[in-house]
Amino acid sequence: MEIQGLPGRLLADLGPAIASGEIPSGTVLRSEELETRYGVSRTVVREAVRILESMRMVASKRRVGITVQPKAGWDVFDPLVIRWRLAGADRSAQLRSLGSLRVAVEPAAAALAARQATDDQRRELGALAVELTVTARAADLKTFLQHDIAFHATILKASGNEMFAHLGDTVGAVLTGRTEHQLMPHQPRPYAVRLHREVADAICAGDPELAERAMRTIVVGALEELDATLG
Amino acid sequence: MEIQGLPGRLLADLGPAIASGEIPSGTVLRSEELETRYGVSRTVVREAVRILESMRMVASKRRVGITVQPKAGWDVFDPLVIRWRLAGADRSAQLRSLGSLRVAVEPAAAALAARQATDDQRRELGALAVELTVTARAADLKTFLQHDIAFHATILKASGNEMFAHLGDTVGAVLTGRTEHQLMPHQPRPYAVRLHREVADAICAGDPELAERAMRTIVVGALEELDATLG
DNA sequence: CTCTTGAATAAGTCATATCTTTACGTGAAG
DNA sequence: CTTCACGTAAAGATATGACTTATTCAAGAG
Repeated sequence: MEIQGLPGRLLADLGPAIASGEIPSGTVLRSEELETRYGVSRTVVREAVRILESMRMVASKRRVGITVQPKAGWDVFDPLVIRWRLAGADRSAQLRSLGSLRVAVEPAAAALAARQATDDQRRELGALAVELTVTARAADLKTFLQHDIAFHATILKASGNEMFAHLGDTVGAVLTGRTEHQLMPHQPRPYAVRLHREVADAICAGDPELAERAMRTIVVGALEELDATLG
Repeated sequence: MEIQGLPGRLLADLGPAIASGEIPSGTVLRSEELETRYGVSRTVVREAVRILESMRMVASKRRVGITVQPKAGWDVFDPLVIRWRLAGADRSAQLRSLGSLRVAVEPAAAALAARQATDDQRRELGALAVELTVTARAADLKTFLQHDIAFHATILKASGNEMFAHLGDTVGAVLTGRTEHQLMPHQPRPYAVRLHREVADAICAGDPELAERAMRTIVVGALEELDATLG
């Protein structure tokens, strides 16, 4: 999953620093500076910078240096960028953006899933809904989170749309972040759990409208709760 | 916009070849082979490969080589990947995915825009809607396309969500591709044009529900037309 | 047949040299 | 004093050879 080797270590340091605004837009770095700072060779610095450049987080120009670009230009869909932003000072803005994205995408995915999920996927969703109910009652937040992530990821995958499917990890990161940062009640709300059941049932029964409506209620609720918590 | 220099040339060759399946998943390339094939140095090959690796299109392992990864793992939201897929054999699958994504995102964006677009953005949308009406009547497809792209991009930007905003270019690429490949009627359908007007009016008037509904009609129509054309 | 070991291999890293582009200062012309 | 052309130096871009490290694969020991 991670980029490896020495360039990976550079990235793991520079990426979050830029994403969090610690290194502000407009800052100019020089390759040589990075070489000495991290004690690595040109090769390594260049490869790391190239990757940041491909994410549009920096721009490298001759006779100028490596300039940190304004956030507006970043590849905000890049999984690494999302993770870095979630980890740092920009977390709440990122959570809001992702919240809206979920509101847009997940209901559509649920509707598609109700139409064309495989039998295995429907079974899986049913089982996950049961697990959610049980672990919610037991207030087992950790297991609940894992099944919640699997639930949403399965629906996104079952939508048959590769782009939706790829948002599974991102949604997982959102849910994880929400639990880790105490943005969740100590015990999942029974109403939310019931909605998950409803989505699963609708998808199993092949009812797109119902699946979409129930899923929309879930993600709108999550977004509202987020807005309430973050002010 | 483009990645430049020699690594850029390598990417411009390898990326589309992989994206189109011309170099199938599982193929193993070796750095040295690429060096000689393209007549460039290790440095250049490594940087290009690193970027492909960061898109998860290839994986580089010692003693093995550079392995082309299965499509399921690619960063399908990366603008380069999208462009490469649109350019090659995978075009229709990519158009379908993007079509569903538009159906999910654009209505939501329109609703948000109706709530929080700036006055300038509302004015801009009004002006663009007028331009669309005029150029559609004149069957000036080229100008129509430009304004259509601007129209959708403006709404996505006006939504206030950075992730939505970034889909502007992608939607532009879809619209361009559709026009270039004769997936459009010779003269834009009056009904579709009227819907654009309606969206603009709703956003100007601050009516989220209406804006969302009209926009949904537009993108659902576009998706249905696409499905009809592609079979 | 299994496990260990070692050699071959290909990527990863480093150090250095050279090339290329371009911002910026200098000075001449107007 | 202003403007413009030009030279220069700074910093990235590319090339290359030497060396390191991880991994596969196969040969040989048990």
